Amino acid sequence: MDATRWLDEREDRAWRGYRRMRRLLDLELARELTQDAGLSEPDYDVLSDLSETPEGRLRLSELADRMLWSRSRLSHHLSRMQQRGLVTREECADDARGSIVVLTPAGRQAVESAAPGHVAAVRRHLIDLLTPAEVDALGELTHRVVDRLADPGLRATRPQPAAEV
Amino acid sequence: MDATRWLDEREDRAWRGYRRMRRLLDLELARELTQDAGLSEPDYDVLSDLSETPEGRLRLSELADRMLWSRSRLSHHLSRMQQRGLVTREECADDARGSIVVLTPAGRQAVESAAPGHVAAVRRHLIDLLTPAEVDALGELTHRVVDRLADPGLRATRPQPAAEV
DNA sequence: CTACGGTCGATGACATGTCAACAAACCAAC
DNA sequence: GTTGGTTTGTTGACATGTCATCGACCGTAG
Repeated sequence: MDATRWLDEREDRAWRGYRRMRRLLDLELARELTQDAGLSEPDYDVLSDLSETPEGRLRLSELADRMLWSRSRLSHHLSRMQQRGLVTREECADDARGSIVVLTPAGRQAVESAAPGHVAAVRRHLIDLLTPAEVDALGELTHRVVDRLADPGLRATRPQPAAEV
Repeated sequence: MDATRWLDEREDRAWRGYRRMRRLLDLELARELTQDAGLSEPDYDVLSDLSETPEGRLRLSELADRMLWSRSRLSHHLSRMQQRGLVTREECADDARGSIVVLTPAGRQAVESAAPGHVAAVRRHLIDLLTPAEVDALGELTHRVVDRLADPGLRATRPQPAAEV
């Protein structure tokens, strides 16, 4: 019974624009990051999140949650980064299962020298192309969408197959 | 000389929000697509672009350009989709190097039955959460960014290592 | 204490994406 | 028409991401 509500012209423009921007921005930022700093975007994200903590150390699961990565993916990626000397793993004192990811001096060096260029690229290709009002709107709108997606309770009305108490 | 212009609070909010939305939206859309239609996002994109042409056929390179994929990636992906009977390859009449990607009946069937659910998901998780003004703003802003990135000429002032010519 | 269900992180098998190299075919200049 | 440089699509090697599974460990209920 449901005649699909397709996207009208404006909605379509927004959706296509979003996807295209997503792709192009990614390619360009990754390209510059590799060229200028020898890091991939995932590398940078790991290092960046780590460096935001005072000690440069985070529980693996905590880091995974922040990054919205699976523990498995993070574990694999850390192994590679460990090979390159960017991070180390230490045992967790209060939970013997746990593992703590630690930024090495080389790792900190790597983010710190990559960061200015990366921020500049983000500005050049995105932020500085927007009006202040657009920046605010983008912040507002993305957070609204994120809050919905992050909270399974709010995840809203999708035709349910069946009710369960 | 260049004290890095870090992102201020609002800019940071927008940038983080964007990346978080990007990730969560992707996960959720991919999840629903797989569950409801047995297709990955890349699968859907290929089929969708093909189905937008009258004949459901496109030159491989043309398709790759539209999708912003490398020919290599597309070629690999098509081989897998071909295995599953979603597309076929045909020889190109006017260019013997060329290869034409053709939507099979099963392929068309797959997109057509996946599309309504997918559009609904896009609405539920993004479009319908925005005001009409926000939809317009998003369309406007993304296209501005895309135009810059797509046109190497406009790609603007990055500190050049040296002048040529 | 110990038994049990859950969490943590690592791992291997596999799916997917990237990159460089290649053969074939095109095309423009001679 | 032949040469030389370019474009096209495929391929294999490799990097990365996903998924299921596992052993180790945690916490709690009995």
